[in-house]
Amino acid sequence: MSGPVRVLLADDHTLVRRGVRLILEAEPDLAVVAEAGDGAEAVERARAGDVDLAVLDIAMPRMTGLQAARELTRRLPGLRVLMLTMYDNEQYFFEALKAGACGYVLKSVADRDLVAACRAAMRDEAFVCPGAERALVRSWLERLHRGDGLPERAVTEREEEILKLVAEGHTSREIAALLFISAKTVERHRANILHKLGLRDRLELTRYAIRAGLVDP
Amino acid sequence: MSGPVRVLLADDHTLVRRGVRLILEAEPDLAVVAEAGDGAEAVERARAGDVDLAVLDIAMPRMTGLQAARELTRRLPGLRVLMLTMYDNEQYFFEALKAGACGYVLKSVADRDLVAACRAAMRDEAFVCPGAERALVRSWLERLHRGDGLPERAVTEREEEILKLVAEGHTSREIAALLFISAKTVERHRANILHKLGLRDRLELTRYAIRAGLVDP
DNA sequence: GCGTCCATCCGTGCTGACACCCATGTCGTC
DNA sequence: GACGACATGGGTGTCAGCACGGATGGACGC
Repeated sequence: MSGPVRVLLADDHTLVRRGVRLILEAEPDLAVVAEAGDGAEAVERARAGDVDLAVLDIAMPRMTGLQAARELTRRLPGLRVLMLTMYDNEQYFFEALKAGACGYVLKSVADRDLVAACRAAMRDEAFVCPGAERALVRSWLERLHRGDGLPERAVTEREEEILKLVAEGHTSREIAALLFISAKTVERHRANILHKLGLRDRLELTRYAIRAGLVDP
Repeated sequence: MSGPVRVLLADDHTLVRRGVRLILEAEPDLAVVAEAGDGAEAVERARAGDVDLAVLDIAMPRMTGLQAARELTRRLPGLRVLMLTMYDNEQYFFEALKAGACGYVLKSVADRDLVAACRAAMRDEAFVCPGAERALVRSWLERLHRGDGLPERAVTEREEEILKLVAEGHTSREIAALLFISAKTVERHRANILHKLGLRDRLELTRYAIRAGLVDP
């Protein structure tokens, strides 16, 4: 490719954007051509301008980085996506990969690792943080070996609808009233969701939904 | 004072430290002379070296920025402390003031606001973020007018301990076993927390804890 | 047409969450 | 010493969450 890699930077914290920008701009082969303060803005910018690589924070208002990643990889197949996050967390890691990200970088890493991740992404290589993240890769590979693939949790549309409402804190009765169905049906759906996703109760369901970017914290 | 202000920078995210350092170093009157990756390290560094101003993140391993602030302002009265955080949160704001911080800066602010906060701190002026933080100040002033003082919505240490465990999805019985106390006491604490924070149930508690950064999603 | 998936609904029973009442002992403060 | 804040414990009662069993009807594929 001719010229430097054009990077879109999305993080709701100005100071973090500023720092990352300064780090990336120090490299001659990387150029930050756009910034965004939330997920929705990131999608806009990426669709509007010419961008090769999107570096997305996970926790952002309006639309999370995971939602944005799903949106971007679906609409702009040529675009590479790198997740940059503070969460050293297995669930997020998997969600990020499923959302189409080709790298997962912790905010606690050194500058050169971030730069390395950007370059790896452009070479279409997966990049995962050194150190603590090793555990993630191991568990990931184990799953592949076991043939689990990515355990495709197929919740139906209706179930996802109820999932969101449950995760937002509504009781069965409230949801029933909202959807004009019986509270019993809501409970039945909820039970199916819990079973499909391997979750214990609505509290775990909530955390799952927040991680998956289905609802805001 | 002769020479630039000597700044100690504490944040567990290398990339954030890097960014803030670059921003501060661009100012001739500010010099970052030390960095720390957690609260305990921050206290060590501040006590060892000559530091005029400590810029502390709130969410850090080993010792939080709030604990570090309390420690530092007690042991080193000449030292100014500035909290730098992602939490636009009334609770933390009050906690920071009580801990002796003379400023509260969000990571979402612009560079110049951070610099302004550092300078204000050195002039012994209180600094609070523009924008969203106005609401905090208003609410604070209202409380002062009502004569509430700093009316402690604050949860106690023990309560915060239980808060985290509840938000992580543990039942009363599990928490009781973990802490070697009765399940009844856990329920009592949980009820007090819900009442103090104005929350409905453990699900809202979880979302609160996630927003406040007390637990990961 | 038959099977499968999905959405809808019901009953029963257990357990935990939550609200309300209560008391005890230990602090530190005034 | 009295008082308040805190942590500890108990009792009782209501309600929602969740597991388990069942049933119906509609859509879609083969």
